[in-house]
Amino acid sequence: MGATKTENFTTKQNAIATLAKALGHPARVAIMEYLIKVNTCICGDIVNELPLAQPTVSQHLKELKNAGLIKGNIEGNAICYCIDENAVTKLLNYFAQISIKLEKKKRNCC
Amino acid sequence: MGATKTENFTTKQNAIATLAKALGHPARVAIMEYLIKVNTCICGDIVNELPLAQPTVSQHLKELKNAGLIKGNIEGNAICYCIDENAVTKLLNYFAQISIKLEKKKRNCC
DNA sequence: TAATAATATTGCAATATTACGATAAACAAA
DNA sequence: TTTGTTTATCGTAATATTGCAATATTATTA
Repeated sequence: MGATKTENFTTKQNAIATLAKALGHPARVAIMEYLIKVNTCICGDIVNELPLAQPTVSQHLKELKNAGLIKGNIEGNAICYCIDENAVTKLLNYFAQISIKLEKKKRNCC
Repeated sequence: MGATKTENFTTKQNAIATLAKALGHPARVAIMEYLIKVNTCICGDIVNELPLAQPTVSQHLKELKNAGLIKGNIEGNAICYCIDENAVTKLLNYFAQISIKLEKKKRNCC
């Protein structure tokens, strides 16, 4: 035990969970927000922007990349990271869909 | 080490991370989707809808509730769970805001 | 009251995450 | 080539999560 039983859920459910999980840490939320703020990929100073050691930041970046939330390209001895708008769109659409469904129905409880 | 350094991030960043983390597991995504589908709070059969044992489901429900994504009321010997629309709205707004910011700026990289 | 039904809690094993020091790798510049 | 800069990886300790059997709790019903 201890491992998530991904095989018992739908691909879509797993996809949303993966994206959400990646954002399930304040450091990774902060990284996303910083990438939006600077609006460029030459982000060689992410480490200085976060209250974490360099290896930890590197690890968080890796997780964001694995989840598909950011894209990274090697650029000289610096790395060029930026947000993958596609992933943000997926999340936006998902919650919009939920919102619509919730609003459509008169909820008669709680 | 091993514990998230929440104190070094903003309240808002932690709030988003908490909500996202709660959805960072396919079982909890499935629970949310089931609650939307049935559109009622008399949800005494959630356990039967999931490929997990009863204690595990109960634990996931607890986490969703702690994160504020669902509300629960005791109703006889059953529990009445339903989605907290407020939380969904928070997430929707957050990603909408990001989307707007990304679109506003012509991205010149990646 | 006793039996039944539904959900919660406890306890524990397996696994995953978080964080960072040490070190490696890759490149630019001296 | 050596030095400095930047990011990645390794190794490891601390902590958290996942999952479930066993058990407890709570309320309904017989």
